[in-house]
Amino acid sequence: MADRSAPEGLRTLPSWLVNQVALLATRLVSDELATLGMRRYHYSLLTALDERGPASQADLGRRTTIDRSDMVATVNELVELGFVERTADPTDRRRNAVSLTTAGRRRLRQLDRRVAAVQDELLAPLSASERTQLVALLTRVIDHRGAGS
Amino acid sequence: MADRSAPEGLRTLPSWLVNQVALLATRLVSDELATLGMRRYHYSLLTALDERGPASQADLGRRTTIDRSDMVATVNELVELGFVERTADPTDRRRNAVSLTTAGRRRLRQLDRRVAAVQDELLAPLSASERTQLVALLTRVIDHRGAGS
DNA sequence: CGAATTTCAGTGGAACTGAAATTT
DNA sequence: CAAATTTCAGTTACACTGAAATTC
Repeated sequence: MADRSAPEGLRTLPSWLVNQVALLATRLVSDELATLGMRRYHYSLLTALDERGPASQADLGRRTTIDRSDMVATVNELVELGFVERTADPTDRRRNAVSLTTAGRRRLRQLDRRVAAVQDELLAPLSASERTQLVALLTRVIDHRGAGS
Repeated sequence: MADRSAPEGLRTLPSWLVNQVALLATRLVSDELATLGMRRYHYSLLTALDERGPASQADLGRRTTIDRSDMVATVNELVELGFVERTADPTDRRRNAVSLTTAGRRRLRQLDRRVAAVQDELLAPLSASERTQLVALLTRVIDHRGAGS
């Protein structure tokens, strides 16, 4: 029975820790989404469209931190699945106007429920106020870069 | 001037948040290590060896969560760089005994300093006690899986 | 003109799988 | 025999770059 626990030098290193948690979170979410044949980029994109309405691919990329290049493929896939539409933007012919279909909105509701359940599983060891704390701390780390720095 | 901020549905989603922070952390650490021609797996492995002494590759994999397959390549690279040695384990001929060289120990000290500086940069927006809190919360999430469940 | 958008082609680190060969 | 270890050969999602074509 070999020692399975990580060395202190890693266990206490914030960048390593946050990566391990992210890895766990990604596994849980990806596995759940995979049961419906979807990936995380799909979920992010559907969420962005649902909340803020139709947008260009460049704009969606800024909102979701999905690269312009991956955005092309992601929209392609969601169009193929019938969850979004890609139409020409009449006011700016460089842009595509990407919008949710009814099926897309319905699928998103379904995903929301499942993803929420996964969050609960991920954060099972934490109390409600600890979860809030964790989210607040992570948010401050993210907001610092992007706004400031 | 397009909207750069992520939708609430993502901004408040723990799995998304922790992934964004991990992404930032990875960029900072990787960029720093890259200035010395090294990657995160190298640092993890050197740390594990320094703290707990020589070990087989399988054992090192368990300690660092590096896959057995990637471990082969990682050890190869560190041997090539002169930072670790791979010798046959006399007590079990299936195993390699991987150990730190003097140069490896010296390099690790150098990396430790730089990686510590990066943690400070990553957690700049948080106070000392908030950093401790964050580490504690993340640790509990990690420890839950692996020990329990 | 410069700047923005979309698209394509490709890279790279990380995480992972399956299977073979060896040894315990 | 089953189990563990090392190694090789591959895959996948994700993050990212460079460059072309188009349009503002």
